[in-house]
Amino acid sequence: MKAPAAPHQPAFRRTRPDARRLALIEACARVLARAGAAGASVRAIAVEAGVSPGLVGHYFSGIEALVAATYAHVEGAVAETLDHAVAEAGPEPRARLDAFVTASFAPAIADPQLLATWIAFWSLVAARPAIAAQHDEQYSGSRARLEALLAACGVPAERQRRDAIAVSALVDGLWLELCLSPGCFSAEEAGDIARRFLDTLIS
Amino acid sequence: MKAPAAPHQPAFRRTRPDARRLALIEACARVLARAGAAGASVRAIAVEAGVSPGLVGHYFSGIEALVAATYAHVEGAVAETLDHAVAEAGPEPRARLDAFVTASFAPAIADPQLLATWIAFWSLVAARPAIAAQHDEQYSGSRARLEALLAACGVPAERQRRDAIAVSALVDGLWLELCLSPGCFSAEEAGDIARRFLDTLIS
DNA sequence: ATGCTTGTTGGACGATCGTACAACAACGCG
DNA sequence: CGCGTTGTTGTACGATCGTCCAACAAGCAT
Repeated sequence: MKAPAAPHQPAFRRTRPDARRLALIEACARVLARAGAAGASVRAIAVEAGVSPGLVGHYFSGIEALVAATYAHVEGAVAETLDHAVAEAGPEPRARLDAFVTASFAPAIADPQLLATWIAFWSLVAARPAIAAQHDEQYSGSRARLEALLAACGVPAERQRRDAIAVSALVDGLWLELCLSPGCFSAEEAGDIARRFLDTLIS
Repeated sequence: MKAPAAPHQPAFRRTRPDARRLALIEACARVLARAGAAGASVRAIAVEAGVSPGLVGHYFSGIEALVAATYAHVEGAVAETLDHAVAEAGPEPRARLDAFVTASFAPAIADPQLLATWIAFWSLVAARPAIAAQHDEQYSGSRARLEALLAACGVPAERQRRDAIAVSALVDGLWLELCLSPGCFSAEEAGDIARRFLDTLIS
């Protein structure tokens, strides 16, 4: 008794290359969040994405390139979230700056699972010059946005660079500690600390 | 023709357990500095320490326990270096605080190779509750030292906790970025930023 | 000197890793 | 409808991983 003339359900579907690439990146981010850098293997990511292990090598030269692409994607999503928070804050420059730091500690950003992507990426910076260059590029982009927010608040040009480095470092340090031990201090405290620091820069 | 009665050079030497344990920890730190978290395997560490691979399992329950012990040891050495710098600064409270942040960016501390130990440890925090607890303990110890330095500068008691969190975050953020991309800004700039922040806290 | 304790060795073991590759099939095009 | 392109599969491969353990030997006690 053969199966009736089923419409030959395809064993897999072809996808537009950029969509498949994005699916692999998102699967990588989920695996990193769940299992950490040590658990982010080609096979685990392929299972998460629902594809065969061999497909990873078809889109990325190796697991490191996939991690780098995942970092770039997640960092872009974070930047977009922050930009959105800034835009919602209205036109007042100081309110926009406050919105930036406040959003930096919101649950969606200060997320221990998100930190796993950063750690996996950082672990490659020292050994891979190309990844170090990518980090420099993304860091300078993030700092440039911060400089613009500071400039709008009247920070003189000759201090913008240094103040942006300072704010970035303070926010990143608070963010890191908030991810590593969420019970030590609250997101509200972190926001208060950062906003008070902005007071001293702008005053 | 047998070999002459050589004094039977021992194939290995027994060592006091704590000394051997320390040797393994220091070997782990060197491997982490050279090869990163991904290259810190039991075998690589054993070769670095000049012992057999099996000995690692004899002193540590696993590679994660060795990494945790290595972090504790390196963190202790860093704290000792900073304490030494503070002690050399003399009795003046503000000078001691300045010495603390300045030493935090000295080449021996803001070292990309040192960051590898931190990253390897951080990558375990999310998944291992015991390691998260160790991180909380070492962080609160570091913050307590900072609170004492701030208190000596006249920071009122009700602000000591928050200001210590702030200084710690700023210094850590600068330190992290200094390690990740040493060419972006200098240790002197980082020290200037941190000391200027202290001005606003103490004033 | 002799025996005992135990630090130490070195390899075996199964699991898992990243990568490569030949075969297959889904889909666009003629 | 048939053909060619190529996204996709599944597996094989060698390397390396962490762990385990029986045997060995260094050093201490007697």
